[in-house]
Amino acid sequence: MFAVDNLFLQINSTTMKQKATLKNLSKTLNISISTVSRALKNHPDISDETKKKVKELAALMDYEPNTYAINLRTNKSNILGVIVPEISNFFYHSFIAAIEEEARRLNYMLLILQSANNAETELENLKLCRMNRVAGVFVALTSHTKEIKPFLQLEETGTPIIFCDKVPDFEACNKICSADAEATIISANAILKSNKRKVLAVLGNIDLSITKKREQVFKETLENSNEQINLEITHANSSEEATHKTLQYLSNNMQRPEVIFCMSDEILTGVMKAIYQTELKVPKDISVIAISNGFLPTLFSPEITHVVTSGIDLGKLAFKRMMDYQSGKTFAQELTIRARFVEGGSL
Amino acid sequence: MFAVDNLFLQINSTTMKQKATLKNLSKTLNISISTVSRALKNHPDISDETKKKVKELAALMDYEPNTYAINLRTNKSNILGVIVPEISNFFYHSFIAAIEEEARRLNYMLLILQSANNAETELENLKLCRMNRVAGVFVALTSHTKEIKPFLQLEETGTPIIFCDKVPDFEACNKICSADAEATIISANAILKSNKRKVLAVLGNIDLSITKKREQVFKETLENSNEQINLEITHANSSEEATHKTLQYLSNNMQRPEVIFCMSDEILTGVMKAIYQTELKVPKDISVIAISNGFLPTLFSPEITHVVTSGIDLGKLAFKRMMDYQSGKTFAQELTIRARFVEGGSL
DNA sequence: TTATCCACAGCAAACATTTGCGAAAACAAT
DNA sequence: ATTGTTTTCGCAAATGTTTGCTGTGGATAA
Repeated sequence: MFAVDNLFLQINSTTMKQKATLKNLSKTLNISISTVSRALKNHPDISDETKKKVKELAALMDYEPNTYAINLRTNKSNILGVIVPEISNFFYHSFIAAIEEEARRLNYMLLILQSANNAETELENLKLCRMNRVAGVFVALTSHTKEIKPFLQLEETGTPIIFCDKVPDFEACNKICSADAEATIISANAILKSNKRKVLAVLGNIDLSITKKREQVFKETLENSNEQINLEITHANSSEEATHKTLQYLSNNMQRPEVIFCMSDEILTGVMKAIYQTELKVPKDISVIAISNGFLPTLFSPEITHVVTSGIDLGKLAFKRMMDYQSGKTFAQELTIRARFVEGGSL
Repeated sequence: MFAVDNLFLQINSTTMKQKATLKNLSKTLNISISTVSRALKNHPDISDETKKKVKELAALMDYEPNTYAINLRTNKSNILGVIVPEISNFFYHSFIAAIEEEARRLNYMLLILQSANNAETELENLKLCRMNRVAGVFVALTSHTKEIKPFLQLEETGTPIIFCDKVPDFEACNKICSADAEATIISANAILKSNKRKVLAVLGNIDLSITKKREQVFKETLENSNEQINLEITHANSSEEATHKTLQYLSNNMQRPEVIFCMSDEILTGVMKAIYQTELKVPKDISVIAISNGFLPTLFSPEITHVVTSGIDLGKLAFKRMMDYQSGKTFAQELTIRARFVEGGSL
């Protein structure tokens, strides 16, 4: 055992330059590697005296465990994969932010990958996750993904897969979705309650299952009411297209809708541009309601009445499910986050 | 050497269950591990015949190299750290998306960490990067970061650090910034050219260096003109505060500004809400110009005239700098991305 | 024949860590 | 003195890869 100054001297002369590894620590202390390892993690086998010595030197030498060695040895990691169609998106960036926050609290890290809405890239991303032996992966599928076997295959080898937002249709797997149907029903009911009878629904890409689902539920809810509703439906693949399509409906004064339902934030931006261009006033001349992530509708004035399906809530729930999975609850489960009605002034 | 069917038989019986590692490949082929390793990477020492055999089996067994082992052995990784104050932010989410795109092309992966605008968390994030032996880190500092030594220390050990957007003031380090001064000058000049003389500048947190810089340059540019400008300046720490402050200026008809300069997207949203609430018309009653990431101003009608400092461009440039660094150009360098004027209808 | 060279492949160390097992010392109980 | 127990620590194998060095045949040249 060294006196402190001796220890310091020794370190300065021989050790300071070396990388701080267990081996080097053990060498300077004349102690075995395993003892150092155990001391550092407070293993009961090790005496307090030894622990103190080891920890002091470790601090002095800025020892930081080598993640790669640990992961190699233990064959797991604290890295979670996140595969999304794109980061820079109303919904996903808050989804990712939420997961990151939770992850940090529990000492996980995130490998974030965008698929550029491309099934092939998505598969590559999955491969990267596999190669990095991630502890689990969150995935929001692209709209073109047909084949989810590779995902399920990875799950079979013990890596939890949590499908989020855009999830496969039939398979028995873990899914976290926003309450699509609920959000749509709330929107439709709000319209019914407002007594507007000429309704325009602007929906997204017609090939997406989410579009189909919302369209169907929206239609049904209106039809099942006792009201005589005049419903027009149109589809747009982009914000610009939404503007264009909406303009067509607004330009004809005879059939101008009284209220517009926007399926998503992207659609909403397009629709609002169209409304601005026609100089119609919301809600005097025309009403608007949207399903949204919550932020965008607050930018307008009056704020747009909307139904929130929050990316943040989804991220949090997904992470919770992941942790449950990690602690053994591996059975397939489908969870949804509730939709919330937010009164703006636009209806 | 096996005939194909023999090979397949053997694999089915003994190998299929095993993990696909070099060792297992070598065992089933009765070949040394090193030969397998070299064959897989087309080392000239290995005969074509052997290579073929190895590659076929590797494909059959879904061999995927173990990243941890590789990283441990080579003591480096293809993971880049990205530390930002927050992901869910007008600027940073596109910044991150841009880096991710570039990274993917060059086979890097991203470890994304938010500091929650908290210097301590930022330090933890840096530590995580260190522990994971990242190949480099992009960092946008929090507004509270005083101490950048830890960053520079990491750089000394060979890990490139690229400061982005929010960068340290004086140190000799690699910085990628948007052309703040230029963007501000362009804005100021646009105002001068518009012949509006009563100007309100709504700026962000007064403690941020970016705020100080923009304020100073904005003032100077207006003062250095020959015009008689009536400039009011106010500061807001949030979108809500911007609304509040702006309303104060708008409510008094006597001193109501003719044009409002918004320093950022966040400020812009606040200002626009104030304008909506007062029912003033843009640009008839009041003009608006902003410095922005480019997306938000297009949501209004008329679109807001703005000067773009693009997160995407910044991300791309930062990544390029990182690659240059990796290939030897380690000297400190400060790069800026140009600002671009975008005509809306709001001025 | 002998020396030289080449193509091909294996040996073994190294990377940093974890962990089951065993062992030595100290101490207590019989 | 013998046996048993506890405390404390070290040995060595194992994780999957890379890579410098070595070795073996065979071909070519002297």
